[in-house]
Amino acid sequence: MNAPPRMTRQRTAVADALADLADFRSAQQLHEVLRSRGDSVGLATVYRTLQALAEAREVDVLRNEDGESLYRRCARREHHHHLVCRGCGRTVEIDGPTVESWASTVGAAHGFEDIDHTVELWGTCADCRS
Amino acid sequence: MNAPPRMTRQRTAVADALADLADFRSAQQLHEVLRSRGDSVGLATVYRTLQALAEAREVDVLRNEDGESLYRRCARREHHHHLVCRGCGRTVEIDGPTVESWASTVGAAHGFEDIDHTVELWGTCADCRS
DNA sequence: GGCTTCATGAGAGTCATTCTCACTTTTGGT
DNA sequence: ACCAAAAGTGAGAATGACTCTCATGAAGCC
Ligand SMILES: [Mn+2]
Ligand SMILES: [Mn+2]
Ligand SMILES: [Zn+2]
Ligand SMILES: [Zn+2]
Repeated sequence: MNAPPRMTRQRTAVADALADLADFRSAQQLHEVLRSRGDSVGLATVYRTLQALAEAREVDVLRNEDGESLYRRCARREHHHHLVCRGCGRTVEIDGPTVESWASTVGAAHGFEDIDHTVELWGTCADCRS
Repeated sequence: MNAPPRMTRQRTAVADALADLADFRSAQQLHEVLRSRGDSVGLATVYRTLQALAEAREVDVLRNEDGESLYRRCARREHHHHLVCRGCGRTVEIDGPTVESWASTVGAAHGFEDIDHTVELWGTCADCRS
C-alpha cells in the first residue's frame, strides 16, 4: 500500500495556488505565482507536486500548442474536456457525450484496445480579442 | 510570391522516406531511417523539411504522450483524425463528422473565435498485444 | 558557364523538465 | 516530548528535443 503523501508547507502552497487560479497554467507560471505570494517553493518541487496531483486525478493536465504541460484544478473530477483560450488560458469545462461513445466504438472497430482519447478545443476568448 | 521550394537531394530523401513509412514517426526516427538507408541528411534539415511539409499540409503532425512531434504522410489531404498505437505508431485515419460540428458549436456558444480542435485516439494494436 | 539566392549541416544554444544528493521535515511509535 | 526511519525539498547539474548561426554547397535561371 502506498502511504498517503505527507503534508508539507510546499504541497499546501501549490494546492492553494491551484485553488485560486481559474485557468490552465504551466509549472513555471505556478512557480512564479508562488514566489510573488511569498510562499516560495522550489521549481523541482512544483513539478513533482503537480505530477503527483495529476496522478491522483486532482488536477487536469493538457499540452499547449508548444508542447508545454498546463495544469488546472477543475470543478469536476469526472471525465470532461476543455475549451481553452490560446491567449490567456481562460478555460471552460465541456462535455462531449457523443464523442465518448464514438471514440471507443471506432477504436474497437479497428481492433485496438485500451482506447484513450484526446479532445481539446482551442480558441480566442472575447477579452483576448478586444 | 513565395518561390517554390528547391528540389534537393535531402528534400527528396525525406519525402521518399515518408512515402514508404506507414506510421507516425518522430524527426529523430526519420533521421535514423535516412541514415540507415544511406541517404544521410542533417538533423537540422530533417526538422526544417518536416516543418515545411507540415506547413504545406503535405504531412500531418501530432504530439505523442511525451510531447514529441510525430509526422506522417497521410493518404488523404482533407481534414481527418487518427487512431494511433501507443506501442508501434500504427495509424488508422478516421473521420468524426459529428465531432466537427460539435467543436465549432461549443466554441461559439462560449464566445470563442478561431476555434481549433485536437482529437486523437490512442490505443494498443493487435500486434503490440501478442 | 556565371550569378543570385536558397539550402545544408556541424556545432552551439535554448528551454522545459528531470535528476542528484545532501539536508530538512513529517510521521508513527514510545 | 524524544527518536529514528522514511519521505520531501531544492540548488544546481544534466537531459533531450528542437532551434539558430553562419560558412559552405547546390538549384534555378539567363
Ligand atoms: Mn472524453
Ligand atoms: Mn476534426
Ligand atoms: Zn483569452
Ligand atoms: Zn502497435
